[in-house]
Amino acid sequence: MDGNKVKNMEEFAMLSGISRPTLSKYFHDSESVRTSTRDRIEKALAEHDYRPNIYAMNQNRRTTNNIGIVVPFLADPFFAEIARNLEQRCIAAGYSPILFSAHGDAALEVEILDSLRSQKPAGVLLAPLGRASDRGHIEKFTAEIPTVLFDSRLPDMGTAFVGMDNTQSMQMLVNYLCETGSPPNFFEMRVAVNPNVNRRRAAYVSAMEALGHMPEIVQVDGEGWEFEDIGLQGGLTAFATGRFTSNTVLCSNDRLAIGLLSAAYRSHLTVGQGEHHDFRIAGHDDHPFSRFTCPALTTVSQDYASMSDKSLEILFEVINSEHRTEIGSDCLFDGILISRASA
Amino acid sequence: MDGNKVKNMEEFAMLSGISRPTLSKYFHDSESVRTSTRDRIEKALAEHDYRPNIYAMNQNRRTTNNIGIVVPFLADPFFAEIARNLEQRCIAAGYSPILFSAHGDAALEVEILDSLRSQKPAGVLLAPLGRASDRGHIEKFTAEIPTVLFDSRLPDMGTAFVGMDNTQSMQMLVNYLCETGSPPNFFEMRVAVNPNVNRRRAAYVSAMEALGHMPEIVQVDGEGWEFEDIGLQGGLTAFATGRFTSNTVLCSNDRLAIGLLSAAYRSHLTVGQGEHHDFRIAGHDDHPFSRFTCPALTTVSQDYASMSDKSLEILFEVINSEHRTEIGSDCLFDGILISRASA
DNA sequence: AAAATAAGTTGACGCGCGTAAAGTTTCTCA
DNA sequence: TGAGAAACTTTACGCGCGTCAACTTATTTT
Repeated sequence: MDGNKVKNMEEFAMLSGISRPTLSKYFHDSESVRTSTRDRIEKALAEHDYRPNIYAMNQNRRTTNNIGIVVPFLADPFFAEIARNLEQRCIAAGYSPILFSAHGDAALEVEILDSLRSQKPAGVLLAPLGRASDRGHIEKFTAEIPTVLFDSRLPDMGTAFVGMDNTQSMQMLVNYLCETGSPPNFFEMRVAVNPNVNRRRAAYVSAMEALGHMPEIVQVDGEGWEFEDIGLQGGLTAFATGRFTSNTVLCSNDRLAIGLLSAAYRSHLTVGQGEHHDFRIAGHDDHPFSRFTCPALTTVSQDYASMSDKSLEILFEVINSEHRTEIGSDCLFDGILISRASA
Repeated sequence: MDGNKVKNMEEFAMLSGISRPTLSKYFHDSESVRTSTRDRIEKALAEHDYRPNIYAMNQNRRTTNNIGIVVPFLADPFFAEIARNLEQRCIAAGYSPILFSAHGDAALEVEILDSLRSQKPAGVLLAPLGRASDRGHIEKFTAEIPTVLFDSRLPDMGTAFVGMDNTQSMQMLVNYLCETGSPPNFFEMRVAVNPNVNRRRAAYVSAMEALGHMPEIVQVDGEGWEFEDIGLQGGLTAFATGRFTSNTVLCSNDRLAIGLLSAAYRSHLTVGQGEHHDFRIAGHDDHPFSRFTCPALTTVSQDYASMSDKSLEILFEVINSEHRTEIGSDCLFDGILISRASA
């Protein structure tokens, strides 16, 4: 690698002794040229500092090899972890991931999709904000660009979706909690951020009823994505005013549960299994921090790896299918019960 | 906005009655055209669906209006939070942020910088991996592209840096802990991931010595970025084998402290201030989750907002200065003591 | 070894936009 | 009001690469 930078493909063609169209083919798909040719190119590449101009490359292509990844809130470690999985798999598959976070802001989500569209990505993995999302805008986007929704399913959106089976997971949690102690109350935010929340509540209710127990839902106020804080504040007043009718509380998600654990601690209530504890608390999602709470949080885990794999598998399928309509296939994963000390 | 999409600027020039060069000027800087012209353009923009082809736009420009943001590990909420701050400020300043995470992998960090270079960004905000980073590569990169390092300072790198004053913050913590109870042990990972770690240890030692106390450092094994787990595992054995010579432990960062809190809980040791608790534990960074641990974690906060502002301010300065050499200005922020229940 | 096929070369054109030069219109201010 | 300045239009070229057509060379097949 001599320091002199090669200006363009023309010049690199001279230096390498390979014609420009062949180089163009190589850079688009290195497997598409003969082995001997590939070796010659890669030898020249090692000797000279040349990288194709990505802007010129993409200008005339109808689609690039970029894959957009859009999450609603990246400061949530849950999404950070999913994004990490997806990114690494995209790279492994030869694509360039571009990561976006809507930061909980619907207007920003729209802007992201707009700017994404003009980047002509091969495909997009989109975890929508949910309730706040501009439904029409997203629908228009998905009609234009191969998209797989994940985590949060938007109703009546005819696109592929990968997520977890909230009904199954909540039922499993309820059953577990009922078997090992008192039937749980359900703890959630009053305003549902996304459809998952509604599905989880419904699953809680029906699972309780199936066991002959009375469902009991405790809703707390709070807007936005600061779930831990909402869980903490709501939990403090709930404990103080005795709103829980059971010593077992099932939270809509782990972040609320983390807040609620904190509220319990501050209310001098102990959490854990067995007679000598005041409450049992369980969550949902296997948030990366749930292992480290005090006590460690009982929850349901999503298999990040499998879900990422499946999302990309479906996306590639959509990308490669000419008739890119009506791939409204849903793929739901079962959760796995993670039994820890808190319940 | 009629549905028909406008193919290119030429066509939009026809439709809007504005010449293409003027449109070009407008899209590069909307302030650079007369108000009356701007109004006409924006009226046409509202009526027709046109967005310039970003690839064609950037192909001939020496630099784009993209700003790269590179963090070492995005699944760490600390970096997620910083990235969020930086992103929003970039957008507000009219730039397009592009976010990358090295996922703790030095090879990936190099790849990111390479691909970033070919994207011709106006500037880059880089929080390097630290110890693992390919120093030479980063230095070459910063020589070529306006870069501001943040969070982790690489030694002998002549680029602007924004971070916190670890010496000040550790000294403050040590003083606080000594005033309110026993002098602390220092809890850290054996292998230092970045220079901050070394600086914090040194600051601990000198602060202790200044107060006439014997520094006592407890190091735990573990590689990678799973700090909580390392803190937990190391903490369990440290408690079991009685390695702490004081009932007060100052952790190198909050994530280790979160692990150590968990270890204490599992070891049936209570954490908090006062006689009736077994240990006091403090951290460093004001990690987004520190407010919610049980007990809430005493720590030092970094002012995310101010640091983000300053980083971008310096970056813009570097971008706009012709002689882009020797802006080796360091900007260190004082930490603020966040006194919570754990110490 | 000849024929068929795959891969590479040469030459040329186009993409959508940046940008420069020269001429024209509009604005600003004495 | 009448200059001079500022903004705009017209025309034209170039950027770096994708891609097509026609031809040549290397490899595989029978």
